[in-house]
Amino acid sequence: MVSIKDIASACGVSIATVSKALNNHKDVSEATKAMIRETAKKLGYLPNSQARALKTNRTYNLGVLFAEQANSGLTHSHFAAVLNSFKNEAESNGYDITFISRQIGDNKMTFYEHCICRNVDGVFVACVDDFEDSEITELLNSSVPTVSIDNKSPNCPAIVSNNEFGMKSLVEYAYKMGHRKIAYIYGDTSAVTSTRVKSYEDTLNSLNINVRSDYMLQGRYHDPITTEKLAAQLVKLDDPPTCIILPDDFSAVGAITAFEKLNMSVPEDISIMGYDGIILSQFLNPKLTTFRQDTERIGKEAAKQLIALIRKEITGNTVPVVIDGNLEEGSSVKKLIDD
Amino acid sequence: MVSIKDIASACGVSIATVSKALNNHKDVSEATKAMIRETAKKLGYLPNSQARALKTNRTYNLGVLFAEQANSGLTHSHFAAVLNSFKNEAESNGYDITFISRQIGDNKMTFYEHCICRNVDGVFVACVDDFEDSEITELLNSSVPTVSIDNKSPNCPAIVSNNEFGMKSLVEYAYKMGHRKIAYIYGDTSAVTSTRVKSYEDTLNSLNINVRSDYMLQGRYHDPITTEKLAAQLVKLDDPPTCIILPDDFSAVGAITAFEKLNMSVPEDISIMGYDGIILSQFLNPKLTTFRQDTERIGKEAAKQLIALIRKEITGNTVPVVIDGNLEEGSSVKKLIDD
DNA sequence: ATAAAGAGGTTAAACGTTTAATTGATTTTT
DNA sequence: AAAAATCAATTAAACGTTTAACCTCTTTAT
Repeated sequence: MVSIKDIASACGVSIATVSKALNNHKDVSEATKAMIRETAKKLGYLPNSQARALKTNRTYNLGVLFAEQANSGLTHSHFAAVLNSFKNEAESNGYDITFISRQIGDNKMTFYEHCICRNVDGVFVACVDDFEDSEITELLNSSVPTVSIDNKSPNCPAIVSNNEFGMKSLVEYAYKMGHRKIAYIYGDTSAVTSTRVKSYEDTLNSLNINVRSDYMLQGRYHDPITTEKLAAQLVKLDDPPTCIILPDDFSAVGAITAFEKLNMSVPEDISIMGYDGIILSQFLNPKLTTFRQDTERIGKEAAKQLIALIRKEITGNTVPVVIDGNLEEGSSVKKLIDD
Repeated sequence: MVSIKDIASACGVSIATVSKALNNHKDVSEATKAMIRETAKKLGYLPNSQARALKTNRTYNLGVLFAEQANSGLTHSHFAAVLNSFKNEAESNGYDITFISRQIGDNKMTFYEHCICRNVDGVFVACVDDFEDSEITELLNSSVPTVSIDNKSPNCPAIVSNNEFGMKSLVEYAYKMGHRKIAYIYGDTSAVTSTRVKSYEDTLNSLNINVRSDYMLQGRYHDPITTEKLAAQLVKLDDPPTCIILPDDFSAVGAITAFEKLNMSVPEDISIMGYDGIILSQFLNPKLTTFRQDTERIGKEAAKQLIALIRKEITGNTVPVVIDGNLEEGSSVKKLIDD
């Protein structure tokens, strides 16, 4: 490969001059700059990002962390959409994206160590099962600039989808449609889940509906199988709910399966609602009523915050950026009253 | 950050010894190795991948190219699944994955230049609109180890989904169900498309059915809107087809929309088939009959081939690795005859 | 006329590694 | 006992950049 050295000898100047010319420093004459740039182009020069990074400690590379058991993060519609938006914003700012794993070559390491090794300028914690995991906290508490979504941690800007509003919207919609027995199968233990659960309870209270513990079941995100079991369990109660809120849209598939097996139809016999607003939700039968998260803005905002943090335009102690979403009305909720 | 130098002084040896010890060379005594490894751990040493790459010309980093107009590659279920599988295989071999863009910092560049700049060990051309694009050919013809899917190029191993078999399976299935008027809305011009078109024609011929040009319309992949128009056009023919093969599953959504607007129902009034076998296809109403591509194997095989190419265990002039798929029977094709 | 400032360079060190060449001590071979 | 081989370490150069410090020559200010 042609290096700065080749340009220097071709032009009869020192390598320092070449470097400065290519980086457009002021202490090189315009004439020299022009000549250097021209021969650089002619020789097909391309800067070596490793060498540059070694000196400058800037890689223009952002780490992305998808840490979930199943190793299938990219196939989750919701996270894929967030990542796609993040990627677009990052790239148009000159940053590349590298996935953070637990290994480089033959060296096994933690996520944090991986970031240090690769010298990423910052990292986007995009999708993790468990924010309490020691490898995740090691990273979040480190000096590596980090943003996460749906989790606030000291010194890390956070992008949070408005889960309080989302759940409120769903519950109120069900109420408006005449439902009073509204159950909720919630997902894995996490900040998101507690926010949604709290909002579910608060909203019910504000509507003067008793919160019933038999209507609240812990399930799992993105897991139709688990959801199927729990949904079946709910409708078999002596006093079953008329509407069930599911952990997410993909899990809703499980609920539908459960009801099919029980010969119940949605929304005639039972109403359901999802969460996320992934593409799939619009094509379920019936079309799923769900709360659509604005993945486009979540990803974009995450990139913006991370880049600002790297540039030290902001500190990590900002208040979380809240991204609203909207209720997507389908036909999976039956109208029980006339107005 | 703690470097090899710090370990050297802590241990009272030269940096060369440290380097050799950590890389497990034979000319360092076991005792010294043990001591060095221990203090390395104690000091929290982490190798600097840039510095190492600068010397060794190995980055353990693979580029991934998603080059499509819409910049939405990650949200295509099919490609997301392939990438996810590629990523898992690559990572378990110690390779990181970085997306190839057209920019690093403020420097704009071509995809090829990006690869050189970043010094990726190889690149996976995962999703491109147009293999004839000059930036793509520049990359494919370069010395950068490259594998692509669904496109054979000299010196690059290729992973190809068995499109011939896939289309044959679909057409023969329709035939078996009694259809004789089988139309095909095919996707953007590409090797994949021509293979499928040829197989469509060959299979019809082998079944003694005339290939009709009015039953063959060029559409676009992953584009329900375009498909919607073309599907409507087909059923309005004087002698309309009874079954339509669509470019892919996602586009099938467009066809369904078109027929709804025309008050036609699938499969009663018109039969349809998709291609890909994405998750969505199973939840369309009715469940879509489609040819499922084995994304898991495609991605994994791509990673294996690329790594083998990098290690020079194979050359780029191998015959394409063909990955079979299977017909996924739904209920979107009406049975026209009794057997 | 002389000092100060500025313009346009060069030199050399540094970033953190790897590795070829070398050295000195110990062991083996003959 | 000398020569050869082996072992375990060191020295120094190199990878391709950036950048602080320095130098020389003009230009400007006094």
